[in-house]
Amino acid sequence: MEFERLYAPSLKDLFVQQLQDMILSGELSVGTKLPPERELCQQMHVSRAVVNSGIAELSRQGFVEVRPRQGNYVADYRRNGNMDTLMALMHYNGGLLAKDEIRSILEVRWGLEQMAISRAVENATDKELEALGEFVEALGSEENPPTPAQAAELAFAFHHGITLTGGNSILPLIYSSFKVPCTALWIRFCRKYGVAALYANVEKLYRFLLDRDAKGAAAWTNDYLTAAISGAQQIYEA
Amino acid sequence: MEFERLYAPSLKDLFVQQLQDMILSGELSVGTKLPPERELCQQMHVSRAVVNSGIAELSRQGFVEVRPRQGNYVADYRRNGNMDTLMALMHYNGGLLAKDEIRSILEVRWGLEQMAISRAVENATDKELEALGEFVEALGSEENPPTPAQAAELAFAFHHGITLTGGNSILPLIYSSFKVPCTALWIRFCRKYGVAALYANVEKLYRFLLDRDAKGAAAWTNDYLTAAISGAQQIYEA
DNA sequence: TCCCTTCTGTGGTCATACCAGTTATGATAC
DNA sequence: GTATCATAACTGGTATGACCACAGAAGGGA
Repeated sequence: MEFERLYAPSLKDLFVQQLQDMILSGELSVGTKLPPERELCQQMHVSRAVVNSGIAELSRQGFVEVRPRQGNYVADYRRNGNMDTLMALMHYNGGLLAKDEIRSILEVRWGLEQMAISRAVENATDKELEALGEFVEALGSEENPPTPAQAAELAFAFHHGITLTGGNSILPLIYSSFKVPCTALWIRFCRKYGVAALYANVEKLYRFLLDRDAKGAAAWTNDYLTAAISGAQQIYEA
Repeated sequence: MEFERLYAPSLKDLFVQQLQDMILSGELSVGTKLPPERELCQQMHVSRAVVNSGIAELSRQGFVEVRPRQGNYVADYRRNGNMDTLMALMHYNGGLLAKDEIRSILEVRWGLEQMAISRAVENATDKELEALGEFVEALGSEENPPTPAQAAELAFAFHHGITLTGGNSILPLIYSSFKVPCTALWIRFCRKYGVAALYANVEKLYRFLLDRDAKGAAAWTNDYLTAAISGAQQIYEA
């Protein structure tokens, strides 16, 4: 038996979600002026602090443009969005993503991963590789076989660890931003093909790293993610 | 005469900045437990809402780990940081970045740019390319020659526009996140080599796009960013 | 010695009140 | 009749204090 952690959504969360729904569903179109905060308070029966901080969050996520002392407007999140927008799109629909977005994420991962691995092969110390090995080991453990959620965490820790070893200080920060969508995909993958399949993939990549085989690692990552991109639909529909 | 826009920092901003300073300078080391919020209020003579929302922001930026009902701890932002951390690091020291970080950013841009251009060459419609051309034109305008700041904006709009045409919905979101550091670098570039140099670079890339020359564009981007990476130190010290 | 209850401290949240800048209005001078 | 300027209303920004729920420590009973 496995129970999911419960989150009690706050009024602010509910407010944000409601406006996200209305914007993403098209009920509020880009450029529309929202009612004054005080009016929203009355209609929704909450305090202005809730509305104000909620609007601030929507602004961070690129859904709303705040013009102080003039009003709040629905923004073009496709054009002016940022990583936070992506996170919000993720959580919308309960963590599911459209096929198109899965493909997009995998493509970006493809680019980042190629860079991370080539740098890691060059720069990683033996000690760092050893530390990465522990994640691989835990992932393949037969004594304490990880659940899909744990396996996804470990796989992410492994890949994230690779970015940490390359000597590029920005790469891990970007990769971290992808944690939610990546683990969500890996969990789906494990549910369909089993944790062992994920372990096999990770272990293979780890071998290339140990052998300092940049070409092999790049080629394999290329094949793997290319396959994943074309197979994303199946994983998504699983 | 050019005047900078004025920002009146709020108490929350000041609070966040003070803690960032203490963390980034090493005065507060990773793992340290912060005093309770109520205590911070008294010492700093502000309300708890200021402290609480400030801590929330620091938490988003990866500098502080909030454990509800237990306390706030200084987090390992190098390891667990995200894009917001990068933004915060940027603003720290007045928008300057360390040499190492400039190189890191350019490397990542190198990866993203390669992807964006190859996709744009394949998928961009003529109409979209035409819209991109307007940015190039404005950048090279002799009637209204742009200031370095305006030129950087235009260059960013151009590159961002490229990511919008490729059919990958995530790429523009990531690219947007890089707006601040990228424009900062371009401004420095313009101050040193002139706006015309930036225009020449952008115009050349635009030609490759119009010719649908993926290979040429990729090669040129590679050369250009490789040179920029090795030349970053000079730009930085300019 | 162990377990259960109670209390204290913590961050989470909220409603209210005040502040500053923008905009619309209307009076006034010409 | 028109232009100008002072004023008021409206909007988002911010600060304050209070209450809530939960974690963890302290204390009492078996």
